[in-house]
Amino acid sequence: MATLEDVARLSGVTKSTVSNVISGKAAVREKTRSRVMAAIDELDYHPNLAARGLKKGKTLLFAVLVPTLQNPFYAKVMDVITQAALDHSYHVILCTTNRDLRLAHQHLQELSSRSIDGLIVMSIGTEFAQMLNSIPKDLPVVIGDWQGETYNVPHLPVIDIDFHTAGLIAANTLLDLGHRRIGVILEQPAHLKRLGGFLSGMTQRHITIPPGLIRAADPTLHSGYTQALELLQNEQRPTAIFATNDLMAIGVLEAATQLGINVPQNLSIIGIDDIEETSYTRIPLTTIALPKVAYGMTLVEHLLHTIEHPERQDANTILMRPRLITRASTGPNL
Amino acid sequence: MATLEDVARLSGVTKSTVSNVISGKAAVREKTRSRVMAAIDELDYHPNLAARGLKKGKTLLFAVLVPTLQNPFYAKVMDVITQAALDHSYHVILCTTNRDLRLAHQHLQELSSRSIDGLIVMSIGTEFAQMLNSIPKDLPVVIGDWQGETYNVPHLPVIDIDFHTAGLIAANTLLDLGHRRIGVILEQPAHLKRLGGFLSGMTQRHITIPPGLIRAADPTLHSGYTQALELLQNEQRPTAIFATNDLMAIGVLEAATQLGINVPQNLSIIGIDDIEETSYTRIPLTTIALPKVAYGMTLVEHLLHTIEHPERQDANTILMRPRLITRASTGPNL
DNA sequence: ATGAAAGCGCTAACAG
DNA sequence: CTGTTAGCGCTTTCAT
Repeated sequence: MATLEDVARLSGVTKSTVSNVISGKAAVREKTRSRVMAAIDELDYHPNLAARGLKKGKTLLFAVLVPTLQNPFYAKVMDVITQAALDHSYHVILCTTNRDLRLAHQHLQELSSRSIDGLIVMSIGTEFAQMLNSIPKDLPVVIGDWQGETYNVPHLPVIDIDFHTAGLIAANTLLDLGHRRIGVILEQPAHLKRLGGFLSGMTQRHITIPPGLIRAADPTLHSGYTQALELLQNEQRPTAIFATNDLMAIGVLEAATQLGINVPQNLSIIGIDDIEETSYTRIPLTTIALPKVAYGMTLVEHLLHTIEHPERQDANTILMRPRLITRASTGPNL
Repeated sequence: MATLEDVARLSGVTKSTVSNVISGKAAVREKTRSRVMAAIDELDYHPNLAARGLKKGKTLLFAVLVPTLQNPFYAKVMDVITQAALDHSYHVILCTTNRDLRLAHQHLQELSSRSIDGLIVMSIGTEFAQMLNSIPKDLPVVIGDWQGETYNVPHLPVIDIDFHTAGLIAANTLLDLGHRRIGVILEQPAHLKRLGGFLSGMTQRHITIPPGLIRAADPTLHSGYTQALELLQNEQRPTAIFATNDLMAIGVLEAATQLGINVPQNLSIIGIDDIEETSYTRIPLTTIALPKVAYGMTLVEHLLHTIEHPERQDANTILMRPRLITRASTGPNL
């Protein structure tokens, strides 16, 4: 690899001048400028960011801690984050924790030797709070979708998705369609905020959901299917089912198909997330879309902002609002 | 952040001695050693890898170019790669290309300023071959699942998954069960190798598949569903369907359910990939598992090996073998 | 066994 | 406008 020195020698100036040409900070005579540019071209010179980083204390590199990419939500968000980073000439170091505190620590440990400009930590809760203390206080950090009950635990900015509102929207959508007997398929404990929003929507309209209609499930298609079968074979079966994520909602649709129940005539189904598959099922699913793109972009923008203005590191919470997408799986309660 | 200098001062020695303690390369008297260690502890010193990298020319950092994380295959492989990297004290820079040549170029461009130790490029074909030329020849590179027809294009090591064999296994499995009239749902052009293997299996047993039974699809559940509906409403419908990935196979299952066709009694279904969902469908799907974990690990190990022994950079191809997983969706042709 | 000094590639005053 | 100088944090001869 060619260095600044090489370019300087070839164009008959010093490193400083070449540096000036590149940064554009100081004025350079047009003639020398073009000579330098020619040399840069000829040598195919690329500045060494590690060296620059050493000098300036900025590496144009940040890290992202994420539980797993196997959840389509995180996969999509990571795609967005790397893209947004590239747009700002940043690169991202990917660290998957598998929700394992030890792995997370190990990553943080190794990262502490790495001069990164910032860190995004996605989807952790109170049990990780202690870990956050081991992060140097001068490293810009933003938390993505904090899983704790309250937001006052870390004194760090949090970009969250308003899962409570997502649940509320689900409730209102079904209530507005005239449904009163509504089943819920819930991932425990990850989706308790969604359930909270849903139940508060119900309470506002003075509807109570019998406990038997709320069923715990794993966040898989199959688990949604199994739980839905049980709900639907109940003597007093619900006229609508709210699944706290789309994968389970697809399972519900399968169960309905299996039992010969028409959707949406005899059963409305609503999910949360808006994963790609929901538009591709036989009956496209109504769902509450999580703003994955906006979320990823905001994470990056917020982080870069903090990196550039470390003086006013705010520790507020930004709630990204989800949005109803009406498709074919919901209809009026006949 | 504390520096070597700080540690040296606190322990009353020079930087060189501290460096020796850390690297363990030169002998250090036990007494000074422990004094240095104490200082390291007290100051919570972490070596600055950027500085070390500048000096030694090794950053313990490599980059991975991958089309998208939204395909569960890549998501899984990336999880494996980051994990394997961490085990060797490496970190990985994630670059998603979205199969866009321009984006790929942009990433490579930015990466050329980054002193990375190596590069993994996943899932590219001949159209990207030119791009590979713009990679500095002294940068260790390994290609993951090369999409080109032949392997002689890049003079770089290739770790590939033996998709041809995967297709062959599908063919043999169905033939052994007595199926003769077999439909194929194929992603074009990504899965042509799989089709090739399948057809060669058929040819070996002197079975010909009428062109009408091979249907092009997108790699989505819905597309599999649609194409399967058409195949199954044919007057002479197939007794088995081979879908070139699991998502489409799930769609086939849905179509069968919809038409009241029993699986596997009246229709066998086989897919490729072994994504998580295939074990969770109503009828768990028989599939040909791609060795994602072994694949990811091999990529990393091969890369690190090349980094450590740049002198004998081999340019061979390693084919990772897929493996049949028999579940409930296949049965004898009655 | 430890220290002194040079240098990896770059930027940032400061001089001229 | 351009050159000189110093130094970011580390490793590595080479002396001592």
